[in-house]
Amino acid sequence: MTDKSATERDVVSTELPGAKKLICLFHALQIFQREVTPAKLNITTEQSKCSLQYLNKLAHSKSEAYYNATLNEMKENIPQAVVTYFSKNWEQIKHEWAKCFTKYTTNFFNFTNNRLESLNSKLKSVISTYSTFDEFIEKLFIFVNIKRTEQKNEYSKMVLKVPSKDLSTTNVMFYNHLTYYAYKNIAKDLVEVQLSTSIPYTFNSDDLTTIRCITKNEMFVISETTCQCSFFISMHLPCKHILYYRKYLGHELFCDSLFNSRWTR
DNA sequence: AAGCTCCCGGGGAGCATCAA
DNA sequence: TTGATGCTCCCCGGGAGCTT
Repeated sequence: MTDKSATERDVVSTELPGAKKLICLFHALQIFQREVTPAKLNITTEQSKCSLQYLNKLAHSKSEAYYNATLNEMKENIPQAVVTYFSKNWEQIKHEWAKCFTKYTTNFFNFTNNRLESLNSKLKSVISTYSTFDEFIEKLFIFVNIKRTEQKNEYSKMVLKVPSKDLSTTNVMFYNHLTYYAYKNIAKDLVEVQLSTSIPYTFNSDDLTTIRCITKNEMFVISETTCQCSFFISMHLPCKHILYYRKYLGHELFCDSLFNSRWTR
């Protein structure tokens, strides 16, 4: 994930040809604010505001259908200059910035590179702009050591924390195997699946490889350890579908191979 | 070579909020 | 009331790539 810098993106394409490129959502919205202005596109303030609202909606689209509907509506209601700018610079790469597309990538729920930006801003607060190379190296390593100490502290707190006595044996297995952050992401679904007396999904009766939600019109290809839904693709943590599927098959909910190694202790 | 476009980082102005 | 702080808006200079 990068800013919309052509140089940065070219480097990624050249050096990591198989990698899927993403554009930071925060920076995409920032560029819209900078470029879709009365001064730059010769439009009125009202037209600029209206265009920005549509672009914001596109960026946060939850589904492709919503994206397409918003796009059609937008093209009818905003000035031609904005349509031209958008078509030229953004429409062709919609899979890299609109949320309805980027949520189907392993981004660990990161839609912006603000974590990196935050690190950068902390670095800048420690290392002044016109430092000599020696000063830069000295302060950089002080900074790195402090960050490492902070991380060790966080990890210690996590390991020492004792799980609540209310947790089921299954929950405790997940809790002890995963980082606290990862556990929190699946805890709600885990409890729901264990307490549920029925299964809100139907399965393909031939090979049991597809799961269809009864209440929503959603269908995913599924296995005991993988799913096609955006949560699983994004996080590589067991989703509600996998948990219900394992329950349906009569398997233990917990299994070592359910998690990406980044989430394990 | 010059000009244009797109984007970036940086910084100033103006305004709102909040604590002393 | 005042000064500090944070936010938004806007502008500037510059890099990179493309066109004229």
